[in-house]
Amino acid sequence: MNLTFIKFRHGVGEPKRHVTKPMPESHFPEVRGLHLFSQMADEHFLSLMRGTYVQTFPPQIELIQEGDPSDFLHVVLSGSIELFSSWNGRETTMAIVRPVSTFILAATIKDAPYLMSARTLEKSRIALIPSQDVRAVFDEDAGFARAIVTELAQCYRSVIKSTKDLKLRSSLEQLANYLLRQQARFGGEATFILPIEKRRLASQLGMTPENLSRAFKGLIPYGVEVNGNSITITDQSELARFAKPNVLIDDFHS
Amino acid sequence: MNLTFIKFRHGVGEPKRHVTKPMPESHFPEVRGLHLFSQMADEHFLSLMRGTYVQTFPPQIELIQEGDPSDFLHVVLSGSIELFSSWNGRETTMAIVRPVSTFILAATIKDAPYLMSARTLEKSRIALIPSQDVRAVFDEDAGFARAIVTELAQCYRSVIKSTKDLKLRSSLEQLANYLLRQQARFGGEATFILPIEKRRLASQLGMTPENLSRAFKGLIPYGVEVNGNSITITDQSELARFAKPNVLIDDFHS
DNA sequence: ATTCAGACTTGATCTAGATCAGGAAAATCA
DNA sequence: TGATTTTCCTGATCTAGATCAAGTCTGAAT
Repeated sequence: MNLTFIKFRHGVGEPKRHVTKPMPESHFPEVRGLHLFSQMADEHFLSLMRGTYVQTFPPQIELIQEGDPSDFLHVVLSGSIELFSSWNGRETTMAIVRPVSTFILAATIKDAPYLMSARTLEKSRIALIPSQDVRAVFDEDAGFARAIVTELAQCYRSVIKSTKDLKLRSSLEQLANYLLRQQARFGGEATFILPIEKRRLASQLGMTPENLSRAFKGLIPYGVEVNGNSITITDQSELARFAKPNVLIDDFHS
Repeated sequence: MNLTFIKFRHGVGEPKRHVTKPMPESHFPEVRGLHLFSQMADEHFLSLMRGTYVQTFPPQIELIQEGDPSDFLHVVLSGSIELFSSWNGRETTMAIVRPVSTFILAATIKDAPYLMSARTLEKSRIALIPSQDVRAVFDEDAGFARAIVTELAQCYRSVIKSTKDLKLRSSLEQLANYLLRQQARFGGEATFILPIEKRRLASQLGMTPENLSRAFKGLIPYGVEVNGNSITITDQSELARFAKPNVLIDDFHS
């Protein structure tokens, strides 16, 4: 496993809270459309939104530090967020969160400290819903409760899948499957753009940037062409034959 | 990562279902005492129990195969269960489940296929609650809903912790922390018994049995004595100084 | 444009941990 | 009780991937 030492930290120094603005009604439909909020009663939704704030953050801002109390449920409205963890001077990327979805739901539910830190990767708009409101409405609204539990089960299954990926596959196999997943996500076109920097992808796959670079070269025989952050898969079936994708690991929707 | 090929399989061949017996009322208090069932209305509990079966299984029986539809929520009443996953001829231990707790809750909730297989490690008594009953009662009983979501959040956080363990620590560090956790679990005595076979521990920690053996030797300088499955920690503080245990990884209760 | 910092690559090494090959000890079974 | 199986240990290799040390390239700032 890659035990990279942290060589630099981004956007740190000032843990000063950005001034947040109450959520404007214009954003309501966007949040309401989230699976998590679509099945609840209007009055409960509005009561949740009353306490909710929305803020746009610049890139590389640390929104959450692991160990902090979980005061807010976060919803990514735009941009992208990296969840990461540190121990003993090492750091690893745990996941990348994209719109529109929540993060650190489990900590909110349990009223327990965050297990992961979060930073913006790009300019991102985040809705912050007070955790205690979430817990209160959970007890009142069965539709919301159902949605929460489904979302949480989904999150759980995603982590299990990535653990399987990590423990059962070599880094070359992990990368191959990652590329197939991304390709599917972008409509199955032969060419697509990597949605994150390679060094973060490396951390996510549990390897060093150097080795990711070599892994890309290792996939050339299977029809993978790399040009900066543009990937072309010239021989889908050949790559799939090598990668052996599996619904119980790679299907991130069930 | 350890990509062990499966050399043999236990208790397989016959996927014949063991005949299950309806749950006797004498077991009700035991299940009722579970955090998951303690807060629900009596009538809902009884209605759940009506459809519940209890069965004692011999060791090395495969209860669940990954990919199967999730028909039952399982509760371990006694014994112990190994959750494991396979891909491309490799196998890895994902977790060990001990009484009294549930497993594959997420699959039950989502009505999705199991992501992990399960086998008994020893003679084990299991309660099987029909998944659709669980989902039905969830919608009726707020106390049960609350308990489910808490349990699920707990499971999620446990997997996150073990992922951090896996990605951020060397195998020696993982083993050291594992030993400290076990010691705490058994009341903090200097000497305790490993609750599972070493080869399974190896798989859980993502390494080969050979390397686990060497890892134990590597911990001798930090005051770890091994005698079969009996472990003695002669210098707790020295071991802890090396292991650097962390509440955000090693505290399995929050 | 020029400079500069950070991202990425490439090659040369190093190392943690896997694999292979025995053998000892323990558990299971006849 | 001895025979057989399985776990566990130990040493000798091997290898995937980390680390180290230059590079090049890119994109933003002056």
